[in-house]
Amino acid sequence: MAEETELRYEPASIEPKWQQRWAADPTMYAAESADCGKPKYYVIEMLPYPSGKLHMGHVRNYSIGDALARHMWMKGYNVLHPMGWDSFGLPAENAALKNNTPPREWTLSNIAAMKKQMERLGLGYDWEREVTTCLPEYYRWNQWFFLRMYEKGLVYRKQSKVNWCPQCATVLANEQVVNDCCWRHETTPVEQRNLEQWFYRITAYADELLDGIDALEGWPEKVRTMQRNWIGRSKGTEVDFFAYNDEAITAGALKGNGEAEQRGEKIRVFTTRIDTIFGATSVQLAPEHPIVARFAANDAKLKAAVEAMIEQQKKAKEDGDIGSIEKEGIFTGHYAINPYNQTKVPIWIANYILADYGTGAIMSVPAHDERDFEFAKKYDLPIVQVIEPVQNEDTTELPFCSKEGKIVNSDPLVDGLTCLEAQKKLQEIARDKGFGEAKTTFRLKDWGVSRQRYWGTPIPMINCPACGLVPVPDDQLPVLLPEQIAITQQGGSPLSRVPEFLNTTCPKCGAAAKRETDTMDTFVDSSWYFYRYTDAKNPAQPFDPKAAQYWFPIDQYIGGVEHAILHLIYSRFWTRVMRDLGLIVNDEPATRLFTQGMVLKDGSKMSKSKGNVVSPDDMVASYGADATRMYALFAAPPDRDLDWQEDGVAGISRFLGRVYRIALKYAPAAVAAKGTRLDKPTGTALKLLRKLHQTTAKITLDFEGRWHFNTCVAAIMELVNEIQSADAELAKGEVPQAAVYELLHTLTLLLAPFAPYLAAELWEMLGEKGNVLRAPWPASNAELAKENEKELPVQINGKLVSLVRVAADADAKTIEAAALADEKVQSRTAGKTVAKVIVVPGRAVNLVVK
RNA sequence: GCGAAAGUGGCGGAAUUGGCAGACGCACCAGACUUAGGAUCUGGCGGAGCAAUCCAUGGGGGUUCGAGUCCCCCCUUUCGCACCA
Repeated sequence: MAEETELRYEPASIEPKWQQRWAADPTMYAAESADCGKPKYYVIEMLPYPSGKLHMGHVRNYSIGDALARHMWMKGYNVLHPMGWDSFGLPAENAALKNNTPPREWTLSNIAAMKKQMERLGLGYDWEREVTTCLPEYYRWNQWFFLRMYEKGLVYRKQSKVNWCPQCATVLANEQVVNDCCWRHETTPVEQRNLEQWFYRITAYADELLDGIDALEGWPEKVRTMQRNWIGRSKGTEVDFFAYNDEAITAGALKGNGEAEQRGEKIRVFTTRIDTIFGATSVQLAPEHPIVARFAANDAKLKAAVEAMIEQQKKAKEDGDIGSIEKEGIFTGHYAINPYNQTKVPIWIANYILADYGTGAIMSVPAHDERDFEFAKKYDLPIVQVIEPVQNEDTTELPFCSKEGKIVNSDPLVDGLTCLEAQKKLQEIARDKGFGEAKTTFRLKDWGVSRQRYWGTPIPMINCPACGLVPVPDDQLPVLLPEQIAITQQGGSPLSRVPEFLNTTCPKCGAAAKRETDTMDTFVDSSWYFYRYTDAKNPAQPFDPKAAQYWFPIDQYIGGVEHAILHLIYSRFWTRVMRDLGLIVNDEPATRLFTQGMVLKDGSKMSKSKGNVVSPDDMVASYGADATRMYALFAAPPDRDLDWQEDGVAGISRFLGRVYRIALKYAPAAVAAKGTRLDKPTGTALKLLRKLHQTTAKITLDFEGRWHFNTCVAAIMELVNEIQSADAELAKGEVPQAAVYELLHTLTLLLAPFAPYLAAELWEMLGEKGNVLRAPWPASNAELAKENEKELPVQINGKLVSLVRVAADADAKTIEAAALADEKVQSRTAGKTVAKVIVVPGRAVNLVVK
């Protein structure tokens, strides 16, 4: 009885003991200096928002990163593995409203709580480099970057329509609008408002951000595709049509190109298929196109129809089914002149034309565009074919949208040319005559960063009645966020209601002036935090360029795929800005990116409303941190979704208990054999050591690329099962102690990345004083790992019939002979002809029998 | 609609190059030790059949000596994009 109690694996006593010892050693997970002589390895997990509690997604994310970091430490790398807090943002203000707690206090106490959870989980972070984005030591550099970008023309201000979430009472970036609803309030439609906003000119880097994706070979293809789509580069041409009303044309007012320019009202269209312009049979305008309002000014009927269409578009956007609504159009009664041939075409307003893409106007070529074709059919507009498909084209039916063809029926200048040749030619003409130009359009918009919120980085600008907008001088940074302010639900920027903050003097002329009261989007904070880790306490610069140059790029970045566009595009943008400021030399922030799958419960995302949230604290309390972490790695490959099953965690806990008891039983005697070597193991010792070296090889290989930690854990279980099944021999002392020692020693090392607490405990049992993290990762002896005999499957006509035991390196002849000699094979082939024998040495034998 | 990933026992998953389908774990069943068991140990565990055997990786075809794996068609699920001119 007493003995049994003693043998019980109790993480609740083992783990806190080690946690305390580790806390006493701040160098435990500290990165070393650049001249330490080791190769560097920079691995981070995406920093969390300090909501107050870790969720299982965090646990999974950090278990993956921590296992990798630990493995790299053991491999002898100088590892940088830091953690921080993305700690500005709306929830702090909401909490302030709800509980009357100041945002700063609420945030900092959440951070303290979550840090405790991380420490309890045994995650190995270099806390000396902790970055907390809501502290002035950090956000002053957001302001500093803002000013540098302002100087370079990468920050500008414009009156613009912005996405407004009535729930958040603030502006959202395009990236924060999901299905035309707020990304935090998925059922709240986003409204449009006109406000003066600050923008980062990310489009200045649009080409580079897009082209750079090709080089990101260590990033998931999925993320690369999403970024390509998001940037959405489209190369085409803009040309001006000229609007007339019908009377002007019939009255002969139109005499030629020159006159058209004088008289017409310009309608600029964007097209990727300027080669089809002679097939344009109408011009289509978005209902919100500015010229539409002028057409409708004296036409009440048109005005009503347009307003209805705008309403319809808006609703479709909100419902997320813009893209599938029935095409509808309104004829304006006006006509436009094709600038190339002076052809008169009707101007329509159409519900499938978007005001905020391109110029909000298109030329409609029904013969060569699906949508235009559909529209023309419905409204009986002419369809003029101007491209003749090449011979081998599969379908020649209209609409013919491929570029594989020759221009016909157009103009002597382009007839007979290929589409691409014609495009080039027509662009030249437009440029020479001044009615158009080649143009590249992006879906990516400039990054609106103004937020009418309190808990964010104050924008370092001052509005002086005399001097206008004046940047805050560097020596007045940081512009501190006032701490004691009343958070209310009134609209507008909370800072505008804080006179001490609002009122200041102009840095230029000294007159009374007012501060900018908007704060920055929190995505600013996370765009460069990982650079700060390299020199987290620098009071004079965002970071020392030398430190960043040593550590960057990040070798492995790990996080959720939900950040594939927002955070990861902004980070790539910011990296380029910093490069152009001369702070860093890398173009991209991270060489490799890994996106882990979600943690589910009963097949669906954990959420309070579903009541299926599993708390990491409960798991750790019941089964320990090691079991919780190891289960997170064991239950599924890291890139796939994982369904959390508590019974599974219990299983891991039982497994760890088995390991613990084996060590308790056999370590004391084995320690005596420490340092001795077993030269030629035989029997059970050979069998166990062979399995040990196979396991080592498998796990080492997986860390190098595949990352199937679920099978790594399974392999360790197989090894332990094999040790367990040799229990009788071990108990009788039939296995040499040197072999037992090697088994336990290496097993401990293999466990170290996955179960750090138990590994530390076993390490101590084995008489080791130092930290297991500093012990070298075990090498697999290939000679020992190799099987000398193998059981090969014998098939007859592809069906498994028997197994034959042969030497592992047996040649084809030997294997064939063994297979033919096999009893089962003989009885199956009796009286039949063996037509063919296929031998794959080391793999299989197949007899073709007739 | 377009694109990507996935579909394997009761469940999570394994099979890295075309070569023993179901490793490992959970659940379940039986046994041992027990006053007791949410402890531990031993054994069993895809389906059908007493058995020899047969059937089985979403469905249907194909390539191959041999297919979960390669090719074609279809179905389902998840994700991304979606009138972007």
